[in-house]
Amino acid sequence: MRALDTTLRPAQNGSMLTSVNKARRLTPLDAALAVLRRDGPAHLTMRLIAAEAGITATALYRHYDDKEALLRDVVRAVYGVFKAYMLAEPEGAAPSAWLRVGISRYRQFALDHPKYYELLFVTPHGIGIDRYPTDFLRGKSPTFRRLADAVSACMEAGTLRRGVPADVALSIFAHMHGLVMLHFAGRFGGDADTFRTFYDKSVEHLLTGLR
Amino acid sequence: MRALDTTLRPAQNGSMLTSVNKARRLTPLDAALAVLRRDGPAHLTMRLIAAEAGITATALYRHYDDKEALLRDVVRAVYGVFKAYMLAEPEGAAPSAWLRVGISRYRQFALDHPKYYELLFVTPHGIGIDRYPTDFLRGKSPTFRRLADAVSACMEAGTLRRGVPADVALSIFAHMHGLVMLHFAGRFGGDADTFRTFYDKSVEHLLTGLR
DNA sequence: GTCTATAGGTGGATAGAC
DNA sequence: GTCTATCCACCTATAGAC
Repeated sequence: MRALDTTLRPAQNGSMLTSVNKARRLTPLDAALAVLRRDGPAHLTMRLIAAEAGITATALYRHYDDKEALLRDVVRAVYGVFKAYMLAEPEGAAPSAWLRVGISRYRQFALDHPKYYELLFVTPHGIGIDRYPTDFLRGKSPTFRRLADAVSACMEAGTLRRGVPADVALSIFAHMHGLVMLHFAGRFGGDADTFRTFYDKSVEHLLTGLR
Repeated sequence: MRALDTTLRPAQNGSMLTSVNKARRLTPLDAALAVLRRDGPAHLTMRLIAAEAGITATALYRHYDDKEALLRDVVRAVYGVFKAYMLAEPEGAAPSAWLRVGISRYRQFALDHPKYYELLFVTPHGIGIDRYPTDFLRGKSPTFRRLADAVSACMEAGTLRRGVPADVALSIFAHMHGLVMLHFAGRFGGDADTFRTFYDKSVEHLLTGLR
């Protein structure tokens, strides 16, 4: 089926968003992503998605067996965006610097795509088959592994005290997630700059304790 | 150290649970709390609450103008339980030890009352008038103030580096919250002991960085 | 593939009898 | 205060025409 978010990627097998200005209809997946970005996970209904795609809700069932199938695709696409943030190679940075790159990219993903973040890490979308965020938390996802690898590299380089990389990565993840939740709750007045500053300082405190 | 909700508190203005065995009906508030504990915030519906109270949904409207009014009472009661955890005086501990007491009590509240925690800190119950958790996060609630005071005392005592107490308290709160979310997401296999151990160790790392 | 019509579920709320 | 009956809104999903 259709993988990664079509909005951030070069054209591939007929995505409607990359075609010319003909005001063509969005695919159900692209429509769902648009609804998600605008209204959040709670409003991800067949009716709204269909309206966004310019068709009726029933027509969606020609493309997907049921809502869960569509949601599975949505989660897959959103996770693809998250991966693009977390797995991109840092430009020539030393391995031990990857950790900080990962930490700030995590923050940036939350700022750039708050509703995507909500879907992945807040909303309990009981999608059985999808592996996010469960496997991310269990340390089996490539994104979490990358974070743990960065922690490991820091331990090798001596910039982090030796310990269990996965545990330390989990500690860092909990801290980042908690900070993002605070931001979403409006603690920083919804101001991205204030959040950014506090986030960086707060994480720095944790890293100091891990040194 | 189990503390109070209306089910454990001494009788007050007619709570039904504290009366004798007559199998009397629960008040709407007690019924709502029971539903919340058993089914979680998402299932807090007028119908379910009414059923729990042994009446029909329409009868609830003799007690409350609408659902929001009832929810307001529920949030108030739940916050009361949270306060009982966070504000209880530690038994003769030095002021600088209050911080650790507060930190472990926060963890204990999450473990003892997961659905209450969800209602207070996860669910976006758009209750306009209630002051939780918004004001808690803004540093205007007595519970947050207690945490910030403990941080302040630690700075005085030299066990924490000097800084803005509210900011440091917020940092600690973010970390605690992130860890609780991890636990709720099943990261520790739902095992309370594993969670407790990881929580304490993780917070300790942060505190080390704040020293 | 898309439509209209419709079924069946779950919510929150009101009217009027008792 | 509590009931029955009912309305309205919104949701997922199906049947059958085009």
